[in-house]
Amino acid sequence: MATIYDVARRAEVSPATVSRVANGHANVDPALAERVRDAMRELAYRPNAVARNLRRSRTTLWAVIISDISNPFYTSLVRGVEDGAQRSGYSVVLCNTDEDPAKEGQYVDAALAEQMAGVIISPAGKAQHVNRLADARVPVVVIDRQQGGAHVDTVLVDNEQGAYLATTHLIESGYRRIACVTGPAGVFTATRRLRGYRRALEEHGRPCEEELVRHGDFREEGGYRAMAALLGLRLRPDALFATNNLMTVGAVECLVDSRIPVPDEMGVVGFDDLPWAHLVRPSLTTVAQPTYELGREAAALLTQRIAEPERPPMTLTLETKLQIRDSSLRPRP
Amino acid sequence: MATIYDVARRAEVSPATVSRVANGHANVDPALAERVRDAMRELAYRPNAVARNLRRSRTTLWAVIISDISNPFYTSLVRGVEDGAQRSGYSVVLCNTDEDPAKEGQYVDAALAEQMAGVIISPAGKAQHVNRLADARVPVVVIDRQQGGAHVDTVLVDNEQGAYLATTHLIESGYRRIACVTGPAGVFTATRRLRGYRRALEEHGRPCEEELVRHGDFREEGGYRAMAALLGLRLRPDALFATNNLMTVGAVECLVDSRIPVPDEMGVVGFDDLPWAHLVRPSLTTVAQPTYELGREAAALLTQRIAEPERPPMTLTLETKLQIRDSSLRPRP
DNA sequence: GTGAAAGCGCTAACAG
DNA sequence: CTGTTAGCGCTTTCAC
Repeated sequence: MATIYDVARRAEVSPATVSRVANGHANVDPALAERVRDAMRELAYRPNAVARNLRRSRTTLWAVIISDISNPFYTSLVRGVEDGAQRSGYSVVLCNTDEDPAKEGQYVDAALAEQMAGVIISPAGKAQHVNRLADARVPVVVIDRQQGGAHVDTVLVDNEQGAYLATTHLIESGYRRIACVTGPAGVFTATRRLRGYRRALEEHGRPCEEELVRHGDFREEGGYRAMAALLGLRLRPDALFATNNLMTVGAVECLVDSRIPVPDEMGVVGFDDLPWAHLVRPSLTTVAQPTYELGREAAALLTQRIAEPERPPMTLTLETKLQIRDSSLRPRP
Repeated sequence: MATIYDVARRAEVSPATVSRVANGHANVDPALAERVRDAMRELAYRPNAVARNLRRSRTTLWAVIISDISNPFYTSLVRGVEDGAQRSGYSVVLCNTDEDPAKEGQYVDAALAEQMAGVIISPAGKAQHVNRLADARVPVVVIDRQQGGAHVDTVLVDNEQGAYLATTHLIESGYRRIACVTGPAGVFTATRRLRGYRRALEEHGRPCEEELVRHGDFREEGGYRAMAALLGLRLRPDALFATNNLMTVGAVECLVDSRIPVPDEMGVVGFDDLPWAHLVRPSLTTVAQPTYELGREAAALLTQRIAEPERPPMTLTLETKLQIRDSSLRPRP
């Protein structure tokens, strides 16, 4: 690879001038600039970004730390981040943690070592990892899950409100015993969505029955198992609110296997849309999250934070939207 | 951030010794090593990877250049790449080209500038971009689409064979007029899958009717439009082979909108599985590709190529698997 | 407007 | 086994 010195020699100028031309800085005599550009072309010169990064002590990479890119929620979110990053001249390094705090820690270390320009993280572990970044003054945006004890920019959806709408919709459709499968205890989104479910029941004068509340793992299997357990109850539920997309899929699979007709004998609403929720028969009612926008907003926030490190942190809460389809429409007798 | 000199001073050794301890190179007196480790801990020292990369003139980043991470085919593939990368100590930079050769070119430039350790690319453009990488001696693995004129490691699936199996299955299910919606003319996978379709028809004594062959854009909309056009024919087809996942979705949507029962009046087989193909009613018959393995194999190949740059390039072809579900099961009269 | 020169933080010869 | 030293390739003062 040709270096800046090779170009300088060929154009008969100093490396400093080449640098100025390459970066469009300062004024350079047009004739010289032309010579430099010729030399660059002839040598197929590409500035070495690693050297530049070292010298400037900053990079153009963001780390995006999420649990699993295979989950369509994150797929779309990451796409939003990447588009936003590209607009601001950054690239995105993808980090899947599989909800493993140790892996998360490694990626945080890597982000620190690589002098990443910023980090967007949906935290799996405690606030300590986010704090490590913040302490090192690395710009951070927390996404999807709020982190107590960390004072950083955050982008969320209104989980409680979404769950409230979903549950209310089931009540108003005439379902009587509405179950909820939420995520692991202690996970922010699981807690908030459960809270929305409870609030909806209470406000409609239906005390929440604890045997109808289950904790799953936010994966297909957890949804399947929870649904199976609910079907084993003496007093079966007649509707389910599942608090994420994969558990909704698992629950529906269980219902198909058990030959329980949806929505007639079991109404179903999921949190978070599925890419082909409308193709599934019956099509699935879901609380749609603005996943792409979540990513875009996080990217915008990170760009701002980088430009203005001292700005006080803010939290952005985006609205969800209840997407009513067939799985929650109880036929009136 | 503490530098290696800060640690050296605190541990009263030379920076070289700190470097040796940090990298586990050479033998260092245990007592010294202990002092160094203490100092590193006390100063919360993290080696600056940018400086290291410059000095070693190599990095631990791979660029993964694909058209769109939102397409579940790439989602899973990227996940495979990332897992493979992590095992070998690399991280993955995600690059979405949206099939735009210009964007692809920019990402290739970036990969060059950032001195990426390697590139995995599903090429949208001509071979020139791949050749730029190869010329700069950057290890490259081409994935999913073979590139004529580029002499590089390649990981493919047997597209023709998959299409052949899909079409044969439709023929054997009793469908008579089998249409094909393939991708853009000139795209490798589109061409190969079309060829498999044609071969299956010919081998079963059914000359391929050209009006039943359509070119789409590999997106939902293209599938919808192609299906709509096929439905407008005087002699309608009674089955469809769609050559990618999104076009299959689009075609099914069109069939739903047109109230054409599947599989009774229209058999459907798609190429490339959908995450919830089994939940769609009727469940979709598809040619499943080993997407995750594709990514894993590409990662393995890239790791080998990095270790052994002079090894002659090889092409790996993975098998597809026909996943027979309900959408292609014609009820016998 | 241009060039000389000093590093960014680290590693790897090379001496000792 | 340890320290000294010379860069990796670039940018950015600081003189001129």
